[in-house]
Amino acid sequence: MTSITPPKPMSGFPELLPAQQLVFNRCLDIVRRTFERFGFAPIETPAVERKEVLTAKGGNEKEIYALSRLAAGPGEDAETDYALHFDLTVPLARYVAQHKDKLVFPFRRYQIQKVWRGERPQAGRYRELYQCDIDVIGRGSVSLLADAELPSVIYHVFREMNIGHFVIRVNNRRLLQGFLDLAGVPTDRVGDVLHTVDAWEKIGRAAVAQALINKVGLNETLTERILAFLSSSQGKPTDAVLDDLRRQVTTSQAEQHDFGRGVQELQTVVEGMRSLGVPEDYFEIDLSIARGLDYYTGTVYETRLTAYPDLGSICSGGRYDDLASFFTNEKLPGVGISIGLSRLVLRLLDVGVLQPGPATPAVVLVTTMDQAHMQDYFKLGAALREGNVATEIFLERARLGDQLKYASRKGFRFAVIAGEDEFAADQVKLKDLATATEQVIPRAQLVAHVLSLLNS
RNA sequence: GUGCCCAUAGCUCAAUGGCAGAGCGCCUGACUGUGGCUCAGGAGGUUGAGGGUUCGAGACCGUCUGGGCACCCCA
Repeated sequence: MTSITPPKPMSGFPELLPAQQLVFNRCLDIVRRTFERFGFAPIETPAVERKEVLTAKGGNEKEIYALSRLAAGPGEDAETDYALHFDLTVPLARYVAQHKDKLVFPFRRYQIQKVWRGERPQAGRYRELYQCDIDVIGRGSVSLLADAELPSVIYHVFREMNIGHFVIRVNNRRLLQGFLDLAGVPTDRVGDVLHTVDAWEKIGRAAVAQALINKVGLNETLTERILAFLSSSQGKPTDAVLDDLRRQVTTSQAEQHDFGRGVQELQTVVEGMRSLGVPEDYFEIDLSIARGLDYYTGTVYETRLTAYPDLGSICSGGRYDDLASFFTNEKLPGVGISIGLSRLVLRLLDVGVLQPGPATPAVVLVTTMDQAHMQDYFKLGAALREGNVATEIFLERARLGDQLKYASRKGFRFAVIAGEDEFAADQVKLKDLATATEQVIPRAQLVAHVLSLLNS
């Protein structure tokens, strides 16, 4: 007697039924096609890296799954040096540092892979998830125009995915740092301020003020000035925000200061996004976007679905001065952005914005009601597949009624029906399962007929 | 890792401390050349696990495991 192990779901490790998986894969296809349309080249790195690589850039060790064998022989160690990657940026840094003499720069790569995070799951938080990254990496420098191009890629991805209205929010960390410096925040406090401010959306203005005064140690006047500045972009048209910023630059005579440079950068990015076709109502400047990660140095992005703000940022990224300082002395600046596809698609399936369709990629089921004609059914199926029509041939012995039931449950669009009578007349029946209408067509014209129906 | 809540059929949930149930889903038949609808029947449970209290526990108590939410962090 073998005892069975009851299957049970593993929290944080999502899996889908075929109908949902087909939707998910379609989204993956859109991402991949769009990335390639913008000239990004694919790479794939191993699911694991050496532990020292993953922890190099301050990866949170508590959230990293390590690899070990279940058992070790005498004198062996079950532990390995490897751990699962928790994002794609660290592997990219290692990859670029390792292959920099064979890569052509600026290096434009995309990478769509699963990553693993050893955290306690909650709504929209997974332990195994897909990330879709694009980055442009330079040797020494990368044009600021790349900062404008990335959000335009994202815009096209989400538009084609048909997930409703979204807003790509743009800001610039150099601008923020410059402002804080001019406002009198001590240099060693700037990071703390940005980190605190990043929680704005979550904890609200009052709580941010509280934290700035009590935890960071700023006085009330300064805190008020900072909060007023950060919220000054709220609800304002992009050009009005830029006008305001420019005015502050000239009055503070800060052209050469980080603040002035940041404003200039932000303006260049906004102009680039417009020229690349991102409509005005799909992006905005939000001065309160700071991003928690400290390696961002310039442009930063976050993206939200208008109808589902609680989903959080579904796509974010920014510019960094030096991607791979831990792995090479060569300076490799870049800009990158990442889509959290699992969070996005799974949630949209849940709320019905994305609707599961058929549970099969095939559109035609060739039914097989007469076993004596099995070879004919195979030939019909083969012809359809030859015509690039995804086709399944029913292989089991079953009543026609059961075969049609199978077809409608799986969501085929058409069923081919043929028996003694049809074959004798060199014909087949094509049944549209949604409308329950049947057409008798000459056997030789089946493929052309199906194709014309699919294209109409 | 910390705190709060939860655990009954595949799913959603009932059952004063006293016979474990419903809806949906699934399977079979009505139906050997026509699916969805309908009707009839059926399968499916060690009530998460193992202890304790009790004449008696799905329910009460503590332990473990798993899950949800919040913190942390982030997609």
